[in-house]
Amino acid sequence: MMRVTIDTASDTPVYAQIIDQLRALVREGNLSPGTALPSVRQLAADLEVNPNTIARAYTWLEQEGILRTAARRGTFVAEGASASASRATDRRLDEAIERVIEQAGLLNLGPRDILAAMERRLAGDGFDHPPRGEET
Amino acid sequence: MMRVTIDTASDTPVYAQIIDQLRALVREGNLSPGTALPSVRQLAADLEVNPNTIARAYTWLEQEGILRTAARRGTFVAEGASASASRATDRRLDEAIERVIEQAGLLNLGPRDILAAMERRLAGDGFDHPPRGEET
Amino acid sequence: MMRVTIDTASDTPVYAQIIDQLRALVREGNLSPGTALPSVRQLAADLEVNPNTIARAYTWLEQEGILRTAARRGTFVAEGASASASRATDRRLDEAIERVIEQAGLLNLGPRDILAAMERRLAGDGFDHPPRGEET
Amino acid sequence: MMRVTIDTASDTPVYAQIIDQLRALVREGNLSPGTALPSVRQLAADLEVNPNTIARAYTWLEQEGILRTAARRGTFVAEGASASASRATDRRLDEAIERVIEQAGLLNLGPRDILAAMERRLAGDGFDHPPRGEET
DNA sequence: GTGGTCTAGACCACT
DNA sequence: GTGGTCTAGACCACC
Repeated sequence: MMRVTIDTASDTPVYAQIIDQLRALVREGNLSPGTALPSVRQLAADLEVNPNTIARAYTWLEQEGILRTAARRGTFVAEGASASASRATDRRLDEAIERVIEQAGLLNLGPRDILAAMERRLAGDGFDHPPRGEET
Repeated sequence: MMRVTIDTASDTPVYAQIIDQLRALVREGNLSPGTALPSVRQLAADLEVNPNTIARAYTWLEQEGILRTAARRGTFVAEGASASASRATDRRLDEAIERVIEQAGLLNLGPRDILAAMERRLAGDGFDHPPRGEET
Repeated sequence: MMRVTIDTASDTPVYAQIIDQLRALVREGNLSPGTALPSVRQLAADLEVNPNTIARAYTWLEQEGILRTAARRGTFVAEGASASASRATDRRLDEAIERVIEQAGLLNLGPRDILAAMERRLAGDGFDHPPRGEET
Repeated sequence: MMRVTIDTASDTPVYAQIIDQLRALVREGNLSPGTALPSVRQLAADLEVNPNTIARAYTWLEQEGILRTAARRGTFVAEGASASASRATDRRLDEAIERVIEQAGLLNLGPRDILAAMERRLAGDGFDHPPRGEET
């Protein structure tokens, strides 16, 4: 069991959600080097997504040095995965922040405006993952 | 003169870049109510984009109550545009922030991590993105 | 002097505004049969519109039997103009009403809804011609 | 099933006809929150118009808060759509009424004239424009 | 298959 | 010349 959840309503592509969550699991030590991941088909079935989507995520994490694929034997968490995961996580966060800043730039707002709005927002509900998913 | 620039490399759509910049100009009072905007075709020529793209931006801003278009006479900044622009700007920033927060959630980071990364980034270069249009 | 005013902000085309107002003047007896109208150029200068626009209005009213043009002598109010004007006015109003009703149809509203909204509106300010024209 | 019909003869633009009819369906609860709308291409094919025209309508309704579009998953009726739809409908009707009143002003008629003509018209055929979709 | 974006170009009514 | 509308068709990322 791996505790990956998909939010189909989100704008973040499904494959990216999977990548980010697997990476977080590795980074936090919930998945240690050597551990076997579910097969592409298995995980696809569990998450009810297209196998291509899982394959895409695995390939990506392999490129990041977090997973390693042993031909015909399966996919495993790589040695040193945790460090790679931390690095990648930082990169990812930075990118996201870069996007807010670009946005603020377009809106012609300064850094103070951003931080202020950010703090206002975070004070609001204390923790991340706002409830989501109202599809019928 | 209006100082709108397009960054074709950005993955913010062209029409959105135009909307955001015009909205900022109005919000800051650089474009006051009653002022005529360049014609659809004129601005299209200046920015080297298709007239449809400009028309899309103008229509959007009209729906936001920021522009008003007098059929066949041209497009003008609406009365009360500044207030409408501020409201819309806030909405836009909030959306962008929502996106970072969602991102952080996927990475399994808490609000403190976000703010820290944000402050680090903003401290980094003092003030990034100086107010547009003032090449010192 | 003829008391015709143009509202360039209105959606109603300028030529139609002129037609409607001249027709009203005739209908109410402020312009009686035989009276000469200003020349196309004269009226165009007074109203600060393109002569084509005036010519278009005169031609239209001629078709309605309200004006008559005597080659090289000018344009005059026709005999029986008043009756023609009344008929045309009725037609015009009906068209306008037809448009609200079509609109309400699209919005899927019934006649009661229309009358109610109409009465609400008319109760509001008692008389027609709301102030208009905020162009800078 | 959605019962949207286009009247190419009408001078209400096609995209506006679609907007108005979808809005009416939502307002009356025939389309409830969460319901998926036909895809842009599907509806375009059904109505025999260009996909761009449908996209324009969907985008507009999204900005009105009536639809919500989940990128690449489809377009849905938004939460609280009904209230948004009512508000927008009111705005639309008011605009239409404003147009009759302006018209009457040009014809130099008073509010009583308008209401009288209106009532005459509405009495004329009992109820014109029966609620769409019920061919008895 | 989905929606999103953009281009190119047409036609219209009006000024 | 103006804005408005519409078509046709392209390319993209994602599922």
